[in-house]
Amino acid sequence: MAVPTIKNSINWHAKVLEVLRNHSGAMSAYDVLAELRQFNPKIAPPTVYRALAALAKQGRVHRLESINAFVACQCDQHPQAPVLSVCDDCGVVEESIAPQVLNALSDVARQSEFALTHQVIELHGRCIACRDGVS
Amino acid sequence: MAVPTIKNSINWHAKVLEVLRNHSGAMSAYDVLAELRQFNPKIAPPTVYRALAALAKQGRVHRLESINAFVACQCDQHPQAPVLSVCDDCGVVEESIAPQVLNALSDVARQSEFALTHQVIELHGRCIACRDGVS
DNA sequence: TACGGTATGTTATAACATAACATTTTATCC
DNA sequence: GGATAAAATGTTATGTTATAACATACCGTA
Repeated sequence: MAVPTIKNSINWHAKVLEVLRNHSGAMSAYDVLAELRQFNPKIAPPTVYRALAALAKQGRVHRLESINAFVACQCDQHPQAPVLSVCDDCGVVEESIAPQVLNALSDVARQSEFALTHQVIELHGRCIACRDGVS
Repeated sequence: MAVPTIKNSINWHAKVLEVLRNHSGAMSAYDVLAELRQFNPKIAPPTVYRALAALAKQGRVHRLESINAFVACQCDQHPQAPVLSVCDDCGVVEESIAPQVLNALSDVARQSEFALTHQVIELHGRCIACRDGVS
């Protein structure tokens, strides 16, 4: 036919990333799901988890293991694992690149002859805004 | 009365710690629950979670945030947060005291004026035994 | 023994995540 | 184009982790 076929399926990966980017803090997978249901009420958890897994693999979102949540990557690309600082008051997450931390962790792994594949580094506390009482 | 009253309730905190200590690797709360049901089939999740929370508060068990599991502390007491290395093959967990890692993380927090209260540092990979093919 | 604080038991459900299979889309080869 | 294989997505159902809410039992003390 002359007219090209239209792709019906929605690009959920892009939508998920957009939703995460529109939030300053971390969101649970079900928070994301609730937002996506504004576009398609029938969307189900596996779609969201698949999109999150793919985005995490690409380094475009980070998973916060300690709070079962996700956040959009704030940098462009990470050559290395980020340190994620979570404000337990407002939920804001800040990423830091910290080669010294990673070097020190590599040393720890080397000393116990542990073959390191992945590292989880999460800090909890209060961000400067919350600490200063800016509600 | 002359004879002291006997306490009927079971000391689940001690039992939970015993169960965890009898395992080389990490256990989920429901793994622990299954073992405790050998002593009392009617025990329910909140009992286990309460015991785990109390033990974690005392520093006698550690929670592995990245795999939703728990492990008995292998040291006596931790003055500082441990680095927990999890073998993704066999599940063994090793604790390390690493002041350099903690110092580096403190620096990261200081630079972003983040008031640090707690840190999660977990390494994933393969332990030496699994790496050497010792099944 | 009456009271209050703490721990434990119990029921129910919330919150997080994935297995298994059906369907659709896309790419590739002839 | 038509056959077909691979990949992505949709769908149903369920598995796994965790806690809210309230009831009951234990323990010290006045």
